Amino acid sequence: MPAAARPLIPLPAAPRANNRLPLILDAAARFFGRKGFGYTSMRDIAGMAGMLPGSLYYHFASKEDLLVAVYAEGVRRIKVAVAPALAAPGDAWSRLEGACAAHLAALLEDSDYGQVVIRVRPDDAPEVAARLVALRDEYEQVFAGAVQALPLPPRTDRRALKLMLLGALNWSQTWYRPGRYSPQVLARRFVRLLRDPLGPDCPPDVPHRT
Amino acid sequence: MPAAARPLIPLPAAPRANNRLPLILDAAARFFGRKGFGYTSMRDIAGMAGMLPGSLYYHFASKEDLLVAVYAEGVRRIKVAVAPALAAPGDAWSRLEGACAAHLAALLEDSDYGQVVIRVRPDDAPEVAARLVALRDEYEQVFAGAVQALPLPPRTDRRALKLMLLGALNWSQTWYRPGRYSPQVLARRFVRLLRDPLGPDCPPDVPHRT
DNA sequence: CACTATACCAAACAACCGTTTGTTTAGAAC
DNA sequence: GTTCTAAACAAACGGTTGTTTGGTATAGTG
Repeated sequence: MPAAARPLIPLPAAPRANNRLPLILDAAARFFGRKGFGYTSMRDIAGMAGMLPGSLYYHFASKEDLLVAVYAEGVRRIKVAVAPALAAPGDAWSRLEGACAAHLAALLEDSDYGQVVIRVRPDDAPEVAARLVALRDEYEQVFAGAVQALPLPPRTDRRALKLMLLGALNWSQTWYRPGRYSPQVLARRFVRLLRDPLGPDCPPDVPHRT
Repeated sequence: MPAAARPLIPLPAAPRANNRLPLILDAAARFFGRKGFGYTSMRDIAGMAGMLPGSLYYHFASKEDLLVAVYAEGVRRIKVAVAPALAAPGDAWSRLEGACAAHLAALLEDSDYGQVVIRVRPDDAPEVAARLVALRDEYEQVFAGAVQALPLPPRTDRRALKLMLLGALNWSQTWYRPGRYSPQVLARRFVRLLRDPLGPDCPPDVPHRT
C-alpha cells in the first residue's frame, strides 16, 4: 500500500455524523427486552427512535434482521461483562460466583440488550433462528468453561451443573424485582447452595472462607 | 320456594352432549404451549378444533379469557402430578426429588397444558395478568412446602433454594430434547447437586443411600 | 309436537401488522 | 456550484389480527 496523501478509494464512504443507527438499536432493545419480539411493532421502535416506520428499512432488511443485530450486541455485552470475572484472581469457585454476578447484572439491571438474549426465543424469528442459537451458544461455552474449571469430585455431571446454574440465573428474570436481592447477593447464594453441603451426611459447621 | 316435583327453574340448562369445549381447550393449549400466546391466532385454535374463529366466542369472551382457562387447567394438572410425590414415603429429599421429576414430566412430556404455565408470561395478557400470577403462585407454594420440609443446616436461605431449583427446572423447557435426559434422571441430578457437597472442604467419598 | 336455549356457521368489521415505493433533504467530494 | 449518496420522509400496500353481528340447525324439555 503506497502512502498516498489521500486515499484513492474514499474509504467505504465516510458515515455521516448524525447517524441514528445506535438509536434504533437502543429502541429495539428496549422493546424486544421488555415486551418480547412478537409483541413489538416496527412502529413502536420507530416511534421511540423518532423516525417513521419505513425509515427503519434503510438500516435493516427486516424486523428479524434487526433482532439479530440487537441480539448479537446483547451477547457481546454479556460476554464483556463476564470476562473480567473469569480472569480475576482467586479460586475457581469465586471466579464462577463473579461470573454469575456479572451475568445477573447484565441480565437484570445493566441494559435492555441482555434481557433480549434471555427473553427472546429463537423460534420467535424462524428465519434467523439458527443465527440466534449460534450466538447464544457462543456465550454459553464461555460459561461452561467456568464450570469446567471447578475442582469437583470425580464423576460429577458438569453438564447438568452448568444447565442447572444457568437455568436458575436466567429464570430469575421472571421473578426479579430490584430491591430484594442484588445480583451479587443472589449469585453468592446460588453458588453457595451448590458448593456447600446441604445433605444430612455432611455437617453444616464446616468453615468456609468467604 | 314451594318444593315442586320437578324444579321450576330448569337447572342452569343441561349441557348438550356434543360439547366441543374440551376440544377448544386442547387446541389452545397446544398452540399456546408451543408457539406462545401472542404468536397464536384465534384462527389457529379454531382450525385445529374444527370450528370457525367466531365460534370460539360463544365459549370465551376473549382470547385472554381462553388463556386463563388453559392456564388454570395447566396449573391443576401440574399440581395433580406433583401431589403423589409429596405424599410418598421416604425422607424429605427423596420426596423433593420425586416432586421435581413430576414437575419436569408435566412440563416437558405429559401434555401441552403444563408448557403453557411455564412458557406464557402473565404480561403477555395484560388484562388477566393478575389472575395468571395468582394461579402460578398457587402452585409455587406447594413446591415451596417441599423445600420447607427439608432438614437443612440452620440459616440456610430456603427461599433462594426454592428459586434456584424451580428456575433450573422451568428453564429446562428451553433446551430439553427428548432422549438425552429423562425427567427422572434430570431431577435426580439436580437434587443431588444441591444435596451432596461439591466444594473442596467436604470429601467427595461420603456414601449416600440412593 | 311445539318451544327454547345451546352451539355453532357465515360473513363481515375496524385496527394493526411488516413492508414497499417514490420522493426529499442534508452533507461531503470534485 | 454541481454531483453524488446517505438517510430520512410520506403514503400507501396487502394481509392478518381479535372481535362482532345475525342467522340457523339441533338437542332436550314440557
